[in-house]
Amino acid sequence: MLKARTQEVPDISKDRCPECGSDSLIEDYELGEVVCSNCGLVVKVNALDNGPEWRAFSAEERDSRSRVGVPLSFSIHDKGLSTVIEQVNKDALGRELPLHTRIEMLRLRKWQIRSRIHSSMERNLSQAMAEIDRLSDKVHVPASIKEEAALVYRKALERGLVRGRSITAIAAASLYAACRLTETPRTLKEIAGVCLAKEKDVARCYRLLVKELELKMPIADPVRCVPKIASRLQISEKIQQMAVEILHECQKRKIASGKDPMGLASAAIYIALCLESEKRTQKEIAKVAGVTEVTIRNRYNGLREALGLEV
DNA sequence: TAAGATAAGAGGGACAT
DNA sequence: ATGTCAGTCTTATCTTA
Repeated sequence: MLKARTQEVPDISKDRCPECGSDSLIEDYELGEVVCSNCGLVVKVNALDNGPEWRAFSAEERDSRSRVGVPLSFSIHDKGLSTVIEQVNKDALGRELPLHTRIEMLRLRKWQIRSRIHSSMERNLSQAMAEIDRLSDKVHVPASIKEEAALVYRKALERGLVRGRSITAIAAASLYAACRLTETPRTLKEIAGVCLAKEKDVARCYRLLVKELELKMPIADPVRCVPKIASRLQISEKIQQMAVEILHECQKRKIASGKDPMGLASAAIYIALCLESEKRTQKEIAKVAGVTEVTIRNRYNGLREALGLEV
């Protein structure tokens, strides 16, 4: 009946990245992950829950009756062909039904309608959860964030925000929201890039979620983007540290607001590289950071001016 | 070839009507 | 609700060193 989807647990016994084979695995200080510094793959997550998917979303539902619903068989056994209990108070021969039977029928009818609503929500959810699963896998986020995304999606569904919008787009938006909530550096572009919905739509849905669910997002911190870019370019710890300092300085001077954190981080890294005479092109950085060279240049000039650097 | 400059266009937030 | 405005980012093209 319940076929538990088992999560793929990468083999890390050899302490090598299963994706690129690199042995440069590093522990992420805050997220409790082991990340490959070469390709950025999250190799290991200290998650409590590696069990079947349907368990992963139970926390929020602990005290809700709806969690006792049967996930799949419920929506499969009846493909819209089920008997409908009509509101006719006569039996098959046209005789009046006794009162207690009528009340009984009313009750059954009520529950039939309820179960139908329930099952359509379940159908929607199981599709969405599968999508969130898939996306999480593609962008390498830990199970804890996947759960967070599932939670956001559930809220959205309960608030009727999914109606009229694509499940994929809302699922992707939920995942992005979960990343933002947990300050996990994943760009909207990355997430939209692995789903079928257009980036624009995902962005729209994301804003909708933030607004309607009153999510309180921590402000995106460019500092968190530094290791991400740096690891893709194999940039030394020292340069990263310099870039972080540059960013702290620019945050102090309030020139960071409203700017794309990836752009800021890229520019800071570029400046740090220049200061150390380690030549990397703007193009290279732009490519791995997912921004354009022009943006890097603009931030670069802004930072240079604000910090009074002559590079 | 890398970097800088410039222009046009998209999309969204703030604010007024 | 709709329109306008300033600001950001992107794409594209040309110039400079």
